[in-house]
Amino acid sequence: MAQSHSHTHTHSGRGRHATTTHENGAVTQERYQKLKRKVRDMQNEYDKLTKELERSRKRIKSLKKEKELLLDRISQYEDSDSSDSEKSVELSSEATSDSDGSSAQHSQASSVRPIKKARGRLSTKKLSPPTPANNIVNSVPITHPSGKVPKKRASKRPLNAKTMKVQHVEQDENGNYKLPVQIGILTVLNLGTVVYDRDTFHNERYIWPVGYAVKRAYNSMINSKAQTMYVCKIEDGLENPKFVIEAEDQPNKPIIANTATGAWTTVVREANAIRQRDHSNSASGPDYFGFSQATIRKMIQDLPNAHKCKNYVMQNFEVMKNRVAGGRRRGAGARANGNAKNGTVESPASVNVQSREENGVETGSSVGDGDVVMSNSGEGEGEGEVELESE
DNA sequence: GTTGCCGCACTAGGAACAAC
DNA sequence: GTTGTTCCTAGTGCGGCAAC
Repeated sequence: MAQSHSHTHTHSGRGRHATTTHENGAVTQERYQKLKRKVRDMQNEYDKLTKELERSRKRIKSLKKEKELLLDRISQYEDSDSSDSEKSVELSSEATSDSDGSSAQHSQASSVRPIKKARGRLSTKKLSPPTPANNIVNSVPITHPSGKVPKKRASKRPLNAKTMKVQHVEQDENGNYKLPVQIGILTVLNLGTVVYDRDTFHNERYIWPVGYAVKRAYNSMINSKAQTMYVCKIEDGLENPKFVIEAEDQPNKPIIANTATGAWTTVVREANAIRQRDHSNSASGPDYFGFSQATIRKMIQDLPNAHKCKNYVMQNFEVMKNRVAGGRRRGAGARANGNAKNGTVESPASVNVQSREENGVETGSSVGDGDVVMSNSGEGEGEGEVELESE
């Protein structure tokens, strides 16, 4: 049946075939022209939209600047309300003289503190917006020796100005936190003991309790393709705290430094060196040690004698509802490999799991043994090294 | 129920600042 | 100039919500 049909078709259709081909050719040609036109139109539209986007971006930028300037002015006037008349004159004169809308206002007031050597931000990077909180020192515009206007970095935020949200951590009947506990990418193994009678064991921002210990994953210093677990500890160095980092794959080579940053910079430098990466080796010690984590700060602040640390500024914390926070699901190493931005690095699955657990869905039990975090992918004990899926 | 958008929380990396 | 600290930005995923 099919055979006869096809036969008939070929046979009878021969004469027509040429015309059909011809017509088909014309149709194809026509369609091709149509598509070509369409592509051209789309290209034009794309160009138009791109330009529009660019314009909008510029507009947003200028509006942002304008907003910052206005906020700045507002805070200056607010300040002037509470200051003496002399300052008011200073401020108003500044306000009137500041006509270029640049960042010239981000400078230090001689009346508040002596003007230090200008260290203007000269990069092309966006200047940090002045916030009402940091505007206390902004009043007299100064010009950078190079002729450029120095971009003044926002002064430190008041430590207790903001209530920080923290995740709920289970406590026992005595009010002690149940450890180990997963906080972010860190596992808190021990909170240690507050040393309140020595000033070097705390500052206004952080308390460094002796015995404090956390565990986290980071790039190995000896295996360029692996991550390993690092235990960060604080030990009593008598005069000052000693920050100790022990890599699980180098248990006999602890890194000891007088600061958290110093210790972590060593790790980052070595981890980068073995990967032959020459980008910055800077590391934020407090971040890596977990001191910038609000939950950990709260836990330390809740330790006995923490309130006796005279330089430490007590901070306000608020326990979050059981919201499963988002956040980066990638381990430190993924980012540190520099590929996170282009998405070529798969996060270690374990880190994802850890984060899910950490995020309030189930904190207490799942992290009960402290190893659970990095031991996903079915390797209960051997979580020391986490192979990256791609490098 | 699915999809898409938006806001939030969080992180690593790096820039800027401060102290020496 | 170096080292350490703090802050900012970009990137990411999830929950909430509305629209379909």
